[in-house]
Amino acid sequence: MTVDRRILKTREAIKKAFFDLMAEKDFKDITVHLISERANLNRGTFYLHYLDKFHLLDKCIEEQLAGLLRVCASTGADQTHFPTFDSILATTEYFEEHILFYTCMLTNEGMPSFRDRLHQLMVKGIHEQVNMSGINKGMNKEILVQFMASAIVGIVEWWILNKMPVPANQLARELWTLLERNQIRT
Amino acid sequence: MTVDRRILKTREAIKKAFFDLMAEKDFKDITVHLISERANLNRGTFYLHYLDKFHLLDKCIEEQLAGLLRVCASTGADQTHFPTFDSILATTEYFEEHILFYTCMLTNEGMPSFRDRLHQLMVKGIHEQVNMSGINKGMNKEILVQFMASAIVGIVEWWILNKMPVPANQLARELWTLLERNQIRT
DNA sequence: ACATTTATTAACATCGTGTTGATTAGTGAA
DNA sequence: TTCACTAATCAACACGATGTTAATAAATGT
Repeated sequence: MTVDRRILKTREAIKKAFFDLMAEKDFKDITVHLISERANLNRGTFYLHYLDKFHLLDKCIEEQLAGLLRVCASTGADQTHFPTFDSILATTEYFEEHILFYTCMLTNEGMPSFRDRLHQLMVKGIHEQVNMSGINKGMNKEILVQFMASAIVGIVEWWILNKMPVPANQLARELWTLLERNQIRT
Repeated sequence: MTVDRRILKTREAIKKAFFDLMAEKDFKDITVHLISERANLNRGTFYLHYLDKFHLLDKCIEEQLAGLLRVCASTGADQTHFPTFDSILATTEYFEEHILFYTCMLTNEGMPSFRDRLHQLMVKGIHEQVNMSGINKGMNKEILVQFMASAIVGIVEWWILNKMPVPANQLARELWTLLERNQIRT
């Protein structure tokens, strides 16, 4: 029992059309009618695969973030020593490769939740790694974690939306310094 | 020549209804019809005052942020020494007073641009105050500014959305420490 | 080859939008 | 108080997006 190729074909066409449109206009102005037209299929067909455009968006984000997580984890083979400089560098380079998607998601006004989902991933990661002794002794852990998570996501967002004004390895180096200063590394 | 009281009355009713609805449901699900109904006025009347619901939202945000800026600036009478601990404390307390509005704006999914506008204000402020000598020597100023601005906005957002789990003065103290660590204060 | 699944087509009711024209009511100023 | 002006109301309109349906055609896996 294999997958019906018509399904894959249709879903690919829908996602492709959706991304094209996202690069052109705000999410709020994209209609199911537009997507179907661009994908060369009947509007009814869209509803056979997705509940509405929000559902479609959600699925697209899910797929992409799964890829990001894979890269983040891959280079840090040793889970106890994370992040490594290499894992940070690999991640910045990953963003470089997928700049189109991330620009699209971050540029688009009224984009529900994409930034939040990046942030959530970051909070989870930092919570496991932050060192609360030394310089951070006596601080509220939650505040520190939130502080750092927002800072890092903000940097990445800035870097992407400004078309990567510094090379990936410089960004990685400066991030490395800021993590050290706040004792987020192991 | 004074202002027609009918205009004020109508606009207040519209804004009031809008805020009520924002506390109940996502912005995307709020219609002009709903707002008018809740405000007890004709839908046509809405269009006499605002272009659409986005325009209304924009005006509401504008008014509120003007108030925030006034507080931020008020306590730091001396412009060369800013931020002061007092100005930070005053700001956290301001958020406490207006928790309803900020919760509403930050909770609401698909809220266009509110967070970004807070962030922009912060970037501007930090850019003028950050100290690039000492610990920050050799770093890219833009990266540092973005890092800190996102961190601070993130903390505030976390604090508000989590119903202020620590008192305003503790938040102010911890923020003060983090600013010192990264030499954002004067 | 055949049963099953998917896609197409056209139509439908429903809802939100933004605008219009005629009418009513409230307002500020003389 | 009167009066000109302006705002609000009401009903109606065309338009476009939504989500669903039923009949039909096409593609697929076995």
